[in-house]
Amino acid sequence: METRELRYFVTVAEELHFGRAAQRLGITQPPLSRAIHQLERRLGAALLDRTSRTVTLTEAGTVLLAEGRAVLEAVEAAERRTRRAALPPTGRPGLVLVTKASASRELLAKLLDAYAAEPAAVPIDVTLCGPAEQERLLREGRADVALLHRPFDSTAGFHTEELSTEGQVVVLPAGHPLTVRPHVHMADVSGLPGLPLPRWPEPDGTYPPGPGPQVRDHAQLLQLVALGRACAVSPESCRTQLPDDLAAVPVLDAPKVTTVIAWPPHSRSRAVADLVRTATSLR
Amino acid sequence: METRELRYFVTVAEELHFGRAAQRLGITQPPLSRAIHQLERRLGAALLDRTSRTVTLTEAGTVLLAEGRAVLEAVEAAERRTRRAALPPTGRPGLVLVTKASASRELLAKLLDAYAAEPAAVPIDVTLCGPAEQERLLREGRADVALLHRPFDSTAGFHTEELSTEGQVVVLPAGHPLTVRPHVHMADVSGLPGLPLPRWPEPDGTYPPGPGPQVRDHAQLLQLVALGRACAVSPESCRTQLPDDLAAVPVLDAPKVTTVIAWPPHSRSRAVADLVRTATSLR
DNA sequence: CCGGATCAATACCTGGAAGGTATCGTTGCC
DNA sequence: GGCAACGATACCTTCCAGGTATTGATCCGG
Repeated sequence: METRELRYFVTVAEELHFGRAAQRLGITQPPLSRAIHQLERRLGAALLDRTSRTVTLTEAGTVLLAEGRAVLEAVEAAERRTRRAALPPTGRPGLVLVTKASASRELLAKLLDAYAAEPAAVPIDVTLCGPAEQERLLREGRADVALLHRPFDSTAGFHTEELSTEGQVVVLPAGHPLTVRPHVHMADVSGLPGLPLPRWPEPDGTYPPGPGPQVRDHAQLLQLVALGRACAVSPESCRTQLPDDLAAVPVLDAPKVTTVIAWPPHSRSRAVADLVRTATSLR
Repeated sequence: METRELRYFVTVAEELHFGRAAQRLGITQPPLSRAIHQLERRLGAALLDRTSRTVTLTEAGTVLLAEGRAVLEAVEAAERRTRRAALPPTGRPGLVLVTKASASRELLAKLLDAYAAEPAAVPIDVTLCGPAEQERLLREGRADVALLHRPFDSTAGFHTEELSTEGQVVVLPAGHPLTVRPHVHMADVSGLPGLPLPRWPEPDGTYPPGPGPQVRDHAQLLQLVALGRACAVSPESCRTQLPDDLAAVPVLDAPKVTTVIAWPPHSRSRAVADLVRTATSLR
């Protein structure tokens, strides 16, 4: 299977219309029909059910659509990573690390310091972004390593090493009645009047329905908490970054949060390997 | 990048010799040279350093070798999964599940029973194989789901859900002095005279150096323990399958073993999704 | 029920690229 | 210094990707 055939098939499968697919691909319809036929013949499998009016995916076509998208993504990532590896060493970031703005600064600082002391250390670019972004950057080959937080972030498809585990706290406006308690439970915070838990975007960018404000990043969230419009359940390491007008109380039965260092499989370069080793030896 | 170009490059990178690579590819050397040049031109990156005597990989070439292999594997898996999805439903296994022969029969039986009760259940083929095999089958698209054991098996690159966690026991010949103890520690069993811990093969099929017999599967291992040539540290669920001539003693400080259900990303079919849901609801 | 519109398939042609053969230029080595 | 090994280059041929024109089937409005 050539990537060209896969691109053709994925496009047709997405459009379910040969004419539009051909237009998107910048070719005409007849060669596209032929290419799909040839692909079906070679696979020995019907991928599309076509009448002269409608096109639908067969079971096999559904499988190939998912697989094909993954392959095409992998090809693009391969190109990008290869190109980046070829840039002249001067000016090229040795490694790109992505993490959330809300991640523990302490852990990150310790990691960067320890790695910088390595004999073969290369410069590290740190990119801060939201959770959905991280995964995408890593998958697309624009970043080399990420610090992710289980169970919130999906680590599917990556190699990971656990770095640390911590409990969670609920972040409240200073002076809130709950802040005098030494600790609380999820039941205490899930239905606070006037202080709903916020909604985070799904991987596809949409928000789940429900009450609670929509937030994109941690700064927005803290702002909302300070304004008394929401409360937040966050890893306890965020306490060191809280302004005076916010308070945090441990939530005993909140799921533990594990910070992991993640990197794409198959691309464990010397630098990534060194960084991962440094990270795990910090533990 | 076309998969043909990737196949060419990966072959040359493996052989580090255009002539041999061309032979392996079933073409002649000149088109191969040209194809690699064209790939380099399009990527804007030198992949190989060639003198008229030697060929070596550049940094970018090393990256593309790793990435390219992954892409080619993904393409092959995509073909296989598509072909399997196209087989006539009769006779085709709905799902192929791989697990180790040593895995808990209880858990597996419960899972299969519970899934069979689902309204949309499809027949399940169970394949038993060694740990290294499992990963390969799943990655190559010959299997749909696997029961893996962390931290022994690598779950990198797969989606997983945790099913159960258990401690480990040391398996000894019946009558061994340690068998009278209610529990032991790793230190007690790591240096038992005449009963070394066995060596398992690495993913590449080689064995790490050291004392202890080489084993490929659990049956071999139990045989060796029964013969008094080794002892084994195994998940405690194996106790239900022990013959009379073997005894097991809990090892308090052995790492906990987590059984996870794993499946390849991007191919979460209806049947796999159902099975995973069934598995997690058993918990 | 008919004619037009829509859309995939087919027929046929052309240019370019993939692959082959022959040869050259460089380099290591006896 | 001459030979052998090996990648690059030159040149040719074949085949296939892609284009244009057309057919054939289906839906729809009148």
